[in-house]
Amino acid sequence: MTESQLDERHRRILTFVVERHVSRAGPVGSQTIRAAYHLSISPATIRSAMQQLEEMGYLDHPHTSAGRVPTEAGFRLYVDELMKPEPLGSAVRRAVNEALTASPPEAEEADPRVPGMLARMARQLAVVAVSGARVIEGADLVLLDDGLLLLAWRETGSVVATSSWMPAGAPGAADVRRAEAAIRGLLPIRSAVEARAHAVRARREPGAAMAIVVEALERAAARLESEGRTDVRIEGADHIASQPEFQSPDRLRPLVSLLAEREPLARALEAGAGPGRAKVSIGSENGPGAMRHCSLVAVRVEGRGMHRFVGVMGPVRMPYRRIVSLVTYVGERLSESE
Amino acid sequence: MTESQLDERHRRILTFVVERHVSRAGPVGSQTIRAAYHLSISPATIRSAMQQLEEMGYLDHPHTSAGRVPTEAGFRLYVDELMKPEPLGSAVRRAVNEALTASPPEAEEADPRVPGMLARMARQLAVVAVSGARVIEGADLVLLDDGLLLLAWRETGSVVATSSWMPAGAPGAADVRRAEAAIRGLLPIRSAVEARAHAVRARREPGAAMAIVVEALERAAARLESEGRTDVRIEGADHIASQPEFQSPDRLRPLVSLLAEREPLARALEAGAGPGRAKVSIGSENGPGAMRHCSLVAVRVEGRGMHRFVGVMGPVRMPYRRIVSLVTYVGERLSESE
DNA sequence: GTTGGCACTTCGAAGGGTCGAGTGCCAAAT
DNA sequence: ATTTGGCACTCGACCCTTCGAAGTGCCAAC
Repeated sequence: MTESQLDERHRRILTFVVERHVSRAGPVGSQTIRAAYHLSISPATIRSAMQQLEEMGYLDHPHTSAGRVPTEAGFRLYVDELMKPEPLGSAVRRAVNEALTASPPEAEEADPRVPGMLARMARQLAVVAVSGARVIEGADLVLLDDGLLLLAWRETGSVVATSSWMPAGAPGAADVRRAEAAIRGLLPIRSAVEARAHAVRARREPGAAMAIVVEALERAAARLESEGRTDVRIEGADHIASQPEFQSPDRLRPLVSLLAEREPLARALEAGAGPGRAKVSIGSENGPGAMRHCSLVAVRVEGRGMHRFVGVMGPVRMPYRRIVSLVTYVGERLSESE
Repeated sequence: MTESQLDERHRRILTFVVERHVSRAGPVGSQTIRAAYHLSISPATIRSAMQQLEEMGYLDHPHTSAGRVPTEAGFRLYVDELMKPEPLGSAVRRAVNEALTASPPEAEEADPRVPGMLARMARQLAVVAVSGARVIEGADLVLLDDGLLLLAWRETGSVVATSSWMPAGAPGAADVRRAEAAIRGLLPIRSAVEARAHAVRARREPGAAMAIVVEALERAAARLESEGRTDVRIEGADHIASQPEFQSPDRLRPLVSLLAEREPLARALEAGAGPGRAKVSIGSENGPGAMRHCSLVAVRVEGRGMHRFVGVMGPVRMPYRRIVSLVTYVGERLSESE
């Protein structure tokens, strides 16, 4: 093949192979494609076109004489250029909106209304995560009525995180007020490193108030730097586990670890999501791990001072058209209902 | 078999079958047992003893002419009466203690130090969860410096939970103080139902303070009744997924859902754990779901006003001796380090 | 109650034959 | 120069058979 540009026939064939492969699983042969064209060209012609698509890296075949299967590059081309966005039916929109009328979540909690609904509508695994913007902009220290000290800090926007502990040596209300003032003097705190630096400096100064400041800064730092803090909810795992590509134990096993640990999935979700239209990450684009055989359709929802992530995970052979529209719509509704 | 009491030979044979089956997976035959006895009795005798154990329900065999396999009842008897506790080596104890020197977790957060260490030591899946005691005993309302209202409440012991929101109509400090006093007047609140009942009554009364009280009670109720709130951490899922009993997709698939959802596992953990020595729940004792083919060795750690749960999950064919000692020890250290 | 002996059962791996789907390629047609 | 029909070929899936290994069940003898 000399010209790298695809002509119309190639595009149509690739589109058909992808969509047929998605809906039926398994390779697609020239006969099947011919039927789709309604007798306009012959199987031999199609075969030669497919050979060219294979040379270009968009198709593959498992062995001589199975049909063709899209490669990751083929899916990528399909997603980027070939597929048309699918208009959502009013029934789907209604179902999404209804699910979102339930009471919204606490700040910094993954939205519990979304994953179940999304998993059901997408017939895929759905995942939702939040992560705060991680700049401390406000802080309050409260002495609770039994001597426990509660630190509440506000991150960008109005995400509130808290930590409480029993301070050594029963400090008085004046100490707490002094400590609070001292902490506020350090704001904003932009990173765990910064918080720890402040803590080291505060440690050198004497007094009950300063002891509180040190403890507060260290707790804030620990929370800021812990990656494992993002709240993640997963639902519909049965959908992905019952896909044909995950029938072999060797494929299914990594999935068990992936979903049990959550962190890798959450990270892929955060990496693969952008604001606005849902973004697609196909197979090995998700990295070398267990997600190599999965695709992710994800969106980031901004608002309330935090990043909220909504995604759908499935096999690489995923109905991207439908899922992209669906996830995009859910993202829109979520940021509107803000 | 007329007498239901097991004689010494039966006990020794059952013990051996269990332990051999655990270490090698797969049925145990009379030849193998004879080797373990060092030629003292003949295979034929062993066979007849095993036939009796089978009649009693402790052994099973997959088909004529495979060896014997313990039934759940067989494992139960082994765990309750046959196995001797395994003394832990000093290396193991040192490893456990070292892992626990890292900084302890926040209140109401599953201990992040434990699951990784336990999974590695047990060579099984490890799970850790917390759940507060769920009686509200104290409450504080704080107006943060940007108008956000923070509700901090204390459950039994000193678990602190918080919720924050932007109150309608910018209430003043006096309103907040009145609301706080009103809420404190209702304490202790023992359930979500109780909180909601208070909210309904408060709604009838006018005033900015009462609006705050209503919102606070409803938020507390929502948190009290949500079962999904328990923090759960799972590690070492690869261990259980690579066990021979989970090689078939039909066995592995339910495991994917179980670990992705977490709730069923958390509930089984809470149900199967007691204080002190680790308790064992074998197979279908865990209920009818996906955990039917798993065993759980779990302990509950009391202290800091919450229940902490530590457990190990594996196939029914699990080295109970070692795992029970290990989990018990981890539980002890965890409650001592309190 | 215990033992040796022996026929029997069952599983699982290995081998081999057939079938269907689909390709690759060539020479002829447009 | 592209398209087409024709045809040999390839590969996996399925089914059947065979064969050996492991281990039992039972009986008669000790």
